Amino acid sequence: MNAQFKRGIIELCVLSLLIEEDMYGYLIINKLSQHINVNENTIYPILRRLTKEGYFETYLKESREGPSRKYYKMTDKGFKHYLRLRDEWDSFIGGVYHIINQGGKKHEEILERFARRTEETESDGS
Amino acid sequence: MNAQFKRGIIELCVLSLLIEEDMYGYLIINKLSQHINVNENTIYPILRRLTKEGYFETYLKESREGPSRKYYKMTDKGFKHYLRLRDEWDSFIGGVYHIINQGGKKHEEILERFARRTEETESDGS
DNA sequence: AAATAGTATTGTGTAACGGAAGGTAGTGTG
DNA sequence: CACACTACCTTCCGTTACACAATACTATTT
Repeated sequence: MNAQFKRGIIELCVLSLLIEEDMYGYLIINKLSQHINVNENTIYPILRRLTKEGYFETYLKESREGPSRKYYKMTDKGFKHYLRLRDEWDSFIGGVYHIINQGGKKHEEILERFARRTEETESDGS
Repeated sequence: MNAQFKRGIIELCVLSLLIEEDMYGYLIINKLSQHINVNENTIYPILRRLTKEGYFETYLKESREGPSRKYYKMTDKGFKHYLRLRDEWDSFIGGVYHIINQGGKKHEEILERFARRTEETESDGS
């Protein structure tokens, strides 16, 4: 998996989860892992950074299944940050879709195009 | 604009364009710029890197409007690379969509959810 | 001759993902 | 009791790729 893809997007994913409800790191990691491949060493630093920037507040809560959990709670500032980031993401992704699907073409058509070009090149003997 | 979003994706965009036809750097930059915000200093290094990795071949061609253009032509190896990257991208993005749209919920519902939570917190006086 | 547009390159700073390692707090088992 | 195991959190460091900045060359226009 291309690690580069994840840059910046994981932050948006974390923010998305915390809109719904307060969560602790370990749970966030598990939730994300159901859909994308994430690493704890990626998530914890993001949580700390976003907390430091005032997007989350934290509190400890005991658990019956292990050590105390550090819960993250989204602040209003965090919510605004989410809205901004989400906006940027949607518009960026819109642009990307346009490019990689060449304005609505089906993926198969695009693939065919390469095959056809290759044939042309081979038959013109250059 | 969050520069991090672009990581890795610009490479996919460049590859996508070159499936269709050979292009020179300056044109690629212009094409991409119609949809996303890109910087020449980002594109040229990508082109050089992908060439070095055998995904593109290059040739010079004179132009009437300025200096000679360096055209990039996708190789079979480059095409395979595209297919692989595109696959990874599609599956990664699928996961991301699931997370940020919380399994199909409309964006508005998600936003409402935060508003409701905020009210609850305010009225329970903690 | 100077300005402008077209075209390409290189150097450096910076942010964030991931591998590796380490650490604490509980639970369970023999 | 000792040990293993899971739940949970942290720090360090390498690597990768985007962006700012600066440079440079060619051709056209003024």
